[in-house]
Amino acid sequence: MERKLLLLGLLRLEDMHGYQLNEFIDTHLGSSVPIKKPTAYNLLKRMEDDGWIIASEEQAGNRPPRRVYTVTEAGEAAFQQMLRAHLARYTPDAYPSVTGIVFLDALPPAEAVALLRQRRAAVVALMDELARTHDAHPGSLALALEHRRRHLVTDRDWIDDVIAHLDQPDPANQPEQLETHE
Amino acid sequence: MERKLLLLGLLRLEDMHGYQLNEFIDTHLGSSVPIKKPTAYNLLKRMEDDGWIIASEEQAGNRPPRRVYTVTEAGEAAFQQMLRAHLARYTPDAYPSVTGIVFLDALPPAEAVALLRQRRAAVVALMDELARTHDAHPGSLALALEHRRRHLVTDRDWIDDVIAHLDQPDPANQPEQLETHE
DNA sequence: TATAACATGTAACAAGTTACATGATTTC
DNA sequence: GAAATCATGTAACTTGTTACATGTTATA
Repeated sequence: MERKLLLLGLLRLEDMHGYQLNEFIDTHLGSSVPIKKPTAYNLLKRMEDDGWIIASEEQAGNRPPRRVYTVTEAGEAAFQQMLRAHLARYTPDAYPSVTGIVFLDALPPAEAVALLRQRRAAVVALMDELARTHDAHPGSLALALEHRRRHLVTDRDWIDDVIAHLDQPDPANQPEQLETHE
Repeated sequence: MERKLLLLGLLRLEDMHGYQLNEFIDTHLGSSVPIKKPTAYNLLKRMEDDGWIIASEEQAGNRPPRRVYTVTEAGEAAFQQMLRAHLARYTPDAYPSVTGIVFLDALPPAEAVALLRQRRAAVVALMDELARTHDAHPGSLALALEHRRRHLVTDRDWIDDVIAHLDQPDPANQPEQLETHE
């Protein structure tokens, strides 16, 4: 359960309320680790029920009071355990974006190339966004961003290779022959 | 909806029944595009309701009859439309495995390295599995497998870099300084 | 004074998974 | 004769999202 780990870990670094957490994730992690607001609020409530965190309410004016969360000892233990479990195993990382590729040969090459160029633009846009976000980051956050960057590069290069391949008008070149060049 | 696209696309290549489809995906796609059996059966039923595919029942002995599906014209149209939409845009590809990395500095370096080595072994195991699967593939399936292979390589190399970094006993080297070497 | 930002949530829905159910046929 | 494979499904559960609800305070 990555999102619990993330929220717990961030709260461990600094006590925060829900809104603040959402802000932090939006600005520092951007699209890398997506958590929607209601999800975060919901997880916080459930972790509070589990005794992993406790809230202290802070009233500011007449707004809804901020629920500032602090990690408890039980929460710290849970964090340590989840972190280890999470680091050691490798969840195969689903690539939803790859499905369409399987049927690339169902399209005329010219159109396939045009679509892939659109996709490439989207990848590059994400890379740019990442580059812009790349300032000071707490903890090992920069490691995660670098990880993401490398995968974006991998995707971009791969798209380029596929496009290059499709652009060759020689029909003897099956798409299967794309070079592996490790 | 990647799974619908996948099932439709496979049925377009060859009429199949649910069990057969599940087999095919298991053997040819392995862990790359995970669809569980009940999910596949469920999607097939719903696509039948939508008129994208039609089933013809084949009785063999006294077993439950095989429901062999064929793509209809409406299904073909849906496939073409979904394929284009899918190829053109780039879904950010969530990396659940990266969350733990953010808090890598919460662990003693030696333990972090040990855990990362376990993770590395899991990545390499997947690469081996992929290499074994790498025989004849219909359509552009090989492209998808190559895509996956490259991402596994990226992950393996990245883990190696992080390990190398943690192994340096010099405390002046913050994890943030991991080289980008593009 | 209207809009954005602050701050929390609820309720309905969507997508998939796990575990369970059922029974026939083939293989060891 | 036991175990694996064939073949289909249902039901409960988990996880997360979208859309909605509510009201306050700062900013343009």
